[in-house]
Amino acid sequence: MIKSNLKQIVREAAQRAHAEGHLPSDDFPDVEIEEPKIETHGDFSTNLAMIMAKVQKMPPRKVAEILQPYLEEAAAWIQQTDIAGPGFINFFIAPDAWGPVLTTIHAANDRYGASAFGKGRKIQVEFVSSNPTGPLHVGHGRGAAVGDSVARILAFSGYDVQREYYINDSGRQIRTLGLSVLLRYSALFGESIDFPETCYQGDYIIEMARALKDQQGDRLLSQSEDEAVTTCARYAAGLIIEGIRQDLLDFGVSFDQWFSEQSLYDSGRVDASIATLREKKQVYEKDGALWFKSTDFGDEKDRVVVRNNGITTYFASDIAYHQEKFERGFDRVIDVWGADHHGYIPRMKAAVAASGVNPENFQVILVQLVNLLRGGAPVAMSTRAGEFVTLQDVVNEVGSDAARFLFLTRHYDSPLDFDLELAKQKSNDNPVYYVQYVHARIASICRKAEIDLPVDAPLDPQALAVLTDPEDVQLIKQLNRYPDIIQTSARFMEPHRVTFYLMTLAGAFHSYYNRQRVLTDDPITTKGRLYLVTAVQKVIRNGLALLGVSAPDHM
RNA sequence: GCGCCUGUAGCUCAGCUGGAUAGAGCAACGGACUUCUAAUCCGUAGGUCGCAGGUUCGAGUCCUGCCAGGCGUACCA
Repeated sequence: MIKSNLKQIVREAAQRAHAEGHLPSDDFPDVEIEEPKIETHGDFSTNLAMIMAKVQKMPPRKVAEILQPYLEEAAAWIQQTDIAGPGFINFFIAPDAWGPVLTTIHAANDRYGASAFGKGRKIQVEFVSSNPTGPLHVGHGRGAAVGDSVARILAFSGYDVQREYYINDSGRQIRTLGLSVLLRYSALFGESIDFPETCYQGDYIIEMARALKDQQGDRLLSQSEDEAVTTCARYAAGLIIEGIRQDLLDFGVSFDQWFSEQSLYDSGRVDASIATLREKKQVYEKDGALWFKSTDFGDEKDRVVVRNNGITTYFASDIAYHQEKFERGFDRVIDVWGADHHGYIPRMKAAVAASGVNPENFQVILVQLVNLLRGGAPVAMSTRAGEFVTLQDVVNEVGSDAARFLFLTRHYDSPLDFDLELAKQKSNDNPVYYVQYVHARIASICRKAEIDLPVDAPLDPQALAVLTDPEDVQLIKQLNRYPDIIQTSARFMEPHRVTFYLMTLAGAFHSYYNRQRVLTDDPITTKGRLYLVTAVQKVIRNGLALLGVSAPDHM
C-alpha cells in the first residue's frame, strides 16, 4: 500500500517536473520502488533518476535533484528524501505511517495478500500423475507439495484454478502390472512360475494377489491368460489409485479431477487427434510408422505417434490429452514433472503449438529429484527391487507438516536432500517448527490476554500510535512485504518464496518477542502490541495455509 | 557429441528477473530462562559469487567461451 502510493507519487513528480519545464522529455519508464538492504538508505528507494538520465540528457544525480522537491511536498508521511550513490532517491517514512498496514491486515484477515493478479483466468495445474503401478514415493511427494502449493498460490492470486491428476492407466506397463499380480496369484495356488525382472517386484503385488484370491478364489486360473491379465490389471490399478488418492489426502492434497488416459482411447479422442494431424499434414509415414513433424515447431527431431506395429505411443495420447485440456477452456496449462522428463518438453510444446495454441500458455514445472537420507546417510532405494520408502512411510514417520514444509524449502530447480532424522527433530534445525512456534506463541499470549481484556475489541487509535519504536516498525515492515511476496511467488510459480518469507518473518517475531513484552501494565501499549502480534499470527497462518501446513495453537 | 539444470561462507541454501557495503540457517566460539511457551533470543567469526572475457553509470544476476557435477538424448512410459 505504502509502496504503491509511493510509486504514484514518484510518477506524478516526474510528470509535474516535465510540465513545469524542468525535465525535457516526457518519456518516463515504469517506476520501480525497492527496499534497500541497508538501513541508512531509508525505507524505500527508487532508481528512476538513473534510468531516465539518458533520455533526459543529464546526469542521474541532476535528475534526482529536480525530482526531489516534488517528492518532499507530496505527502506528510514522507519524512525525508535523500539523493545517494550514483543517483538513488531514498525515502524515509514517518514511523507513525506504518500503523495502517496492521489495519489492512486485520480487515483483510485470511485474504491479506490475495490479489486479482490472475484476472480470473482459467488455469490448470496437473501434478503427481504417477503411474498406477505402485505406491507414491518421496519424489512424488515433492511434486505433490509443489503442485498443490502452486495451485493454492495461484488461486489466492486471482486465477480460476483446476487441479488434475492424469492416470496412465493404458498401455504396456499396465499389462505388466496385471501380469505381475497374476503370476503372484498363480504362485499362491502352488504353481511354480518364473517371476521376470521386468515385472513389479514389491511386496504390495503379493498382497494384492492375496486379496484377489480371497475375493475371487481360483476363478482366474480357468481364464485365458489374456483375460486373466486384464482382470488383474484392472483390479490392481483400481486398488493402487485408491491407495494413491488416500496417501495424497493424508498429505493434504486433493484434486478436482482424475483424468484417465484410457478414457482418451475409449472415447476415440486419440484417433481423432491423429486424424486431425493427418488433415493438417503435420504427420508423415516413414519405416511403417507415423511421425509427427515436431521439428516444424522447434523440436530437434520428429517423433513417432503410431509405431510400425500399429500401436500408438504414449506421446500420441499425450497430444490428445493436451489438446483436450485447452479445448476445456483453460487459458494456461501447467504440468508438474520430474526433472528426468525434461527431454520431453520440446515435443510437448511442439504438439501444443501444432494444435494452434500459443505454446507459452503451456508451461512445465520441472521438479528436481529428492535424495532421501537418514542421519546424513543415503537411504538405498530401488524401484526395480521393490525397495523404496513410500510417501506414506515418510508422512507416518515425520508428519505431513514437516514433509510439506521441507519439500518447499528449496527452489524446485535444485535437488533436495531430505533427511528423515532432521525432519523429525523438534529443534531449531527444523524450520517447520520455527515458523509454527510463532503461531503457537502468539496463541498463548492471546489466551493469557483474554483474562484481562478482549483481543477483538475495536482498536483504540491511541494504541496504534504506540507502535512507533524501531522494533515495532521493523516487524510491521516485514508484514507489509507479504502481498508482494505472494504476487512474485504466483508470477514465477515459486512456492519456496513463501517458505523463505515465513522463516524471515518468524525470525523477526522471535526477536521481537525476546525484546518486547506484549502484555504490559499499560493497557494502551498492550492493546497496540496485541494488535501487532495478532497481525503477525494472521500472516503466518495465511502463509502456512498456502504451503498446506497447519498453524497450531499449542506446541 | 548434442540439449537441459546446477555451481554463492566449512555444510545446506536464498538473493525480490540489472542496483548501493553479498544474505540466512546449520556447524564453531561467547552470552541470556523467577518473565506472554528457551521448539526462542543476543553477540563473534567466516567470501576471488566455478574460471576467463564482454555488454553499461552499475553484473551473483544478461551475452560468449571454457571447467566440474547431475539428468536427458527410444517405434519405453
